[in-house]
Amino acid sequence: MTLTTSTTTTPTTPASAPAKQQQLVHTAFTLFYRDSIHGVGINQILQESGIAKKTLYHHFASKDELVLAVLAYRDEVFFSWLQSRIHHAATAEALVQNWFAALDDWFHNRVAELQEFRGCFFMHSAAEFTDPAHPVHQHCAQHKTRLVSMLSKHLGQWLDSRKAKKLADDLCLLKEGAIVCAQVQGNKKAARQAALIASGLLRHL
Amino acid sequence: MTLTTSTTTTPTTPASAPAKQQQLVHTAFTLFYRDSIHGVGINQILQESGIAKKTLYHHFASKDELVLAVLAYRDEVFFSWLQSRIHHAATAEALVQNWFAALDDWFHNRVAELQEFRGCFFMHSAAEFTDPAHPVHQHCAQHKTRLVSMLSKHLGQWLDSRKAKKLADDLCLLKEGAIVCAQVQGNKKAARQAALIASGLLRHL
DNA sequence: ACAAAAGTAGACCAATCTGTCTACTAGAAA
DNA sequence: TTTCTAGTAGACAGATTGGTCTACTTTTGT
Repeated sequence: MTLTTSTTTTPTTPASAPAKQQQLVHTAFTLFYRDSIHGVGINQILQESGIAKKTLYHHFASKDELVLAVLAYRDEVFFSWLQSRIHHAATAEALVQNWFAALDDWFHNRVAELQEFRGCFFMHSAAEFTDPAHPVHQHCAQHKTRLVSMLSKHLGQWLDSRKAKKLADDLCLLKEGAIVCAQVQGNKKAARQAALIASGLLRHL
Repeated sequence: MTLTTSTTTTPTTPASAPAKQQQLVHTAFTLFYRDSIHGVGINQILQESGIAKKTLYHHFASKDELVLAVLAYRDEVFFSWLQSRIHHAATAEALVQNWFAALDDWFHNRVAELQEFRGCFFMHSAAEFTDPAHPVHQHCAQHKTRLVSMLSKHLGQWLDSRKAKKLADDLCLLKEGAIVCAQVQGNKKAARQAALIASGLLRHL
């Protein structure tokens, strides 16, 4: 861990300690999301955030470690947001509606904490690190797996687990498709298009 | 490498004036597809292809122009392949089956001309150049638009144009979703999963 | 009061980046 | 023959890369 409490009885370092660290991660995410990981240099992140190079290397051993921290940060933000958008649904139908309504909001930049829509950061990162064994790629795969199981668990309230898992897989496939269409072609209606396909799925459970 | 030039003395076959140019594009694509555009340097392409730097800059004014040529090359290869897989379908149902069977073959590396499956090159490139006005991004969007209209035209044989367009859009969304699932999570069954969703679409035209 | 942690600025390093340039060779066309 | 095109090898330039390092300041807990 980074926050090593000095010696024995010293209390944890104050809340301001990880402030710069967080700022670094936030700035790095913004730049990576816009110009890709390979396309952004350390110096650019430093300049944008106004933080000294020594400070960066004090918190992160290398650019790779910063990248991993950025992935963890985005994972947390995105997952929490999406979960909050579906967790109070009362039926499977409502959950599906909420799922795509959330995507629609994202595509139309109505979700401040996700920043301007530019597609899925994990998809992009996995494309930059194609080796499935690479930590970055694995983190991306894990993010998507985590979403499926979260969704599957929710759907399990109303469906048997086999059907819940299958529907969750399908909803995620539709989500990925909608994201790509929205990003590459600028087709902002993709979320509603995917929702229509999904409603067909629900009618034949 | 596949096309090993016989390096006896000096090949330079007469009619193969653009031979080196093609080789450059082919090598660049392989590297870009594996390590992303920003992640691959000119020198790496030169070394891998065994071609001199002067020759590259004789054919292409800059790396950007090489990138554009690579996109055009992949566009042609991918489009022709996909078209050849669906153009002889006798019904809309058969076309849809062929569409996803083709994707399934791709995911399982049964299509030599597409190289080892690593997701959609256009998706990845659009992620590296997020500005929609950038030539690279536009080329990527155009590729996808071209696929939709090709598909839509084929479906027009059996459906009225409104329905054909809508189904083509849906099939492309499902295709993108399947590609992402197959690439990021290594879920090679995604093509068949998407095919099942699509068959539901056909039942309710 | 004092020591440690966290921060700053920025020089510096080796490697790599895109792109230019000189000097030369081979083949084709006039 | 002469000229043009396509090609070779590789030195070179200027900027940028990720990363290290020294010297100094600020903040903070004991």
